[in-house]
Amino acid sequence: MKRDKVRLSDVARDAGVSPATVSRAISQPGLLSQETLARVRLAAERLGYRPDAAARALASGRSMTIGAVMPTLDNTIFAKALQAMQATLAAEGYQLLVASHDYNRAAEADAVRTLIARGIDGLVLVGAERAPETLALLDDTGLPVVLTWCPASGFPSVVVDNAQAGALAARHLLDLGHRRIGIITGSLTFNDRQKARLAGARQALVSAGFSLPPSLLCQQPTTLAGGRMGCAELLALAEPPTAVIGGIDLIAIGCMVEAQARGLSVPGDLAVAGIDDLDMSAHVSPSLSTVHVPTARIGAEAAAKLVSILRGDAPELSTCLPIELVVRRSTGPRA
Amino acid sequence: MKRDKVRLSDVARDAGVSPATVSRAISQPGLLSQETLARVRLAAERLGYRPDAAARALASGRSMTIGAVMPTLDNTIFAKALQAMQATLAAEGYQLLVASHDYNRAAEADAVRTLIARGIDGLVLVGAERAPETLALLDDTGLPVVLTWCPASGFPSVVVDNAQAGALAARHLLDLGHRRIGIITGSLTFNDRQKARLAGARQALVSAGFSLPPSLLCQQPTTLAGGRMGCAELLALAEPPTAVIGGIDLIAIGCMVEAQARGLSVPGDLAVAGIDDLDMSAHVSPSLSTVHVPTARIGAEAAAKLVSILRGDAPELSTCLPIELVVRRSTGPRA
DNA sequence: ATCGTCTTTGCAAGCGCTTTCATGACAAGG
DNA sequence: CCTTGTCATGAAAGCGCTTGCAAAGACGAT
Repeated sequence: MKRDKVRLSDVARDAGVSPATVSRAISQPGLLSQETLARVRLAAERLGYRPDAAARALASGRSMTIGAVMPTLDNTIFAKALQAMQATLAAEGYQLLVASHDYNRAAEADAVRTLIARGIDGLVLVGAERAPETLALLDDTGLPVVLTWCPASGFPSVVVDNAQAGALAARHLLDLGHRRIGIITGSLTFNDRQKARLAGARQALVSAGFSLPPSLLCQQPTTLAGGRMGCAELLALAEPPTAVIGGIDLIAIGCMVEAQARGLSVPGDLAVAGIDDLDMSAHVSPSLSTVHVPTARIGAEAAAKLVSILRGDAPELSTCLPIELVVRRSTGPRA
Repeated sequence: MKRDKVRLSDVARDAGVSPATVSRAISQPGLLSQETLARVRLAAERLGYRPDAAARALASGRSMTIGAVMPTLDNTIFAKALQAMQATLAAEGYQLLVASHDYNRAAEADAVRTLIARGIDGLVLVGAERAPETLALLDDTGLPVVLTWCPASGFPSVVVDNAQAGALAARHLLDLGHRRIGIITGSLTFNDRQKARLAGARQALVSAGFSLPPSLLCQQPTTLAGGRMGCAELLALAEPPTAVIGGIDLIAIGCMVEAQARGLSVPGDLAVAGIDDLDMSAHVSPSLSTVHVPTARIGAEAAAKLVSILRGDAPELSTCLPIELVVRRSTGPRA
């Protein structure tokens, strides 16, 4: 029952106006008289007219499509950010084209190239680290870009202070009297968020007159399993930590699971803190103390900033969203 | 440093050939002589030529873009399926345009409309349930569609037998001697996967000569918190179940968390089984018995099927992927 | 030498829409 | 009554690429 394609000119003929007028009815209805507008709309409706995006893009030079390249979709924080972006963009008539690179610089470069070839009007990227090739490509095309999570000079960005997040978690544990604090960081490969969090936590320890001995730091995949392995590693030490910071909540939760599976009590025998504040973090047992990161808001504001740039406004270059320590039950004073 | 746009004709001039030849060099290199091809490629390379997707789409009638409308991105099973689709499509030169509807029929209809307007060549949808409006639109445009997770007559699909999944979980618990089996299903709203799983589980109980009293069935959000609430509800019964099936793993895990938080042992006091087999399910404590669903494969095969339809092949209409009970530590014999 | 068959390349007509510029109508200002 | 300006609309030139068709060689076979 596939009707023949209805074109702009068909609508024009049916409404008794020129194609130009129909085009205006769609994109700049304000320019037309009420009467004409109504007539055109009626005709379009009746014929079931659906504009051809490719033709519009070609003729206008704008595709009304925004690209987003995330490290992975399989992480609720990026999924949430994406949903928020989507919603914000949709309200402005933009579509979101999503790609992911699985923490691989070259894959990111590839994704960016592909998206650009697809004809996007703007791009959202995560983090500041970038292959030089990607930078060159962006520079070359002059494509509007907004960075998220971590700022980089020269790019508009919507970020949080990841170092501060690490510091908040560390100080919280220090305040509770912990002195041997272990850190399970997510893989640092092409992940400046984890790097910054680690650096912030370490700095907080140093500032307080302590340190982070290499044995108390371990690097694991950013998964629950990673958290368990990291925990096992730390607990196997001659002098295990009394508290652990997970580079992301999922790791922290894995750490709790492992500790509990070994018969330790959390926070009694081991205090555990995370960073991110996933939905599930409030619902694990014990509930996870963590640093809240406004994930969805990052997405929404990044999208908004991009749209505003595309509109020709000059929004402030970098927006830094507030983060906040959320104390729950997984942390307590040193035994 | 934004160079002027390089067009096909610029490359043609530089290489001393006609635009048609350059076009062929890109899309049908086999038609050209080695020598010409090399010359064109060199010129394209030197000038930094990047084809304009909109123009290609307009001229060729194909956008090389596939749409996918998922219930949500914030669920690892859909994220995985999407990643797999992406990978498969990328290998064939297609891009993936993603949208989500948050379990809302109207939002799905909207997403489909938007994607179609954007000019996709094919569409992947989840589940069989659909607003009539969406069906009409698909019929009207004649767009190739592949369904996932649940089949519907008239559409190619890549699915699993969700009823069987529910039945496998139920039979497993029956085999262990459980008789009072509770079910925490995810919301059934616009979610035929959950409906089928529930129906399958119920059917298995009935076939075995038992039943599912209304009090032992509860419906909760498909989150960890939902699992906890459902568990609390079931445990508050005068005669609580000795085993529980979670409609998805996340619910089952939440159920375990709640049971353990109340001092019950799993599986000693309460056996818990899920359906999906998330990565994390093997790593919670105790590890979750569940029904493995090949999520990524669903995505990959759906993409492959769509591509094959677009190529003009006629692949078999419906592919049903095997599922399998995975027995771990969260289930055991009735106390 | 002639003809047919490939292979390789060019010509030119669009694909469906946007947008600049021009036009005509009409109201207000001098 | 003529000028000037404003508003609504139309004419037409593309946007950058693909592709059906045709032409031009190259090469064997006759």
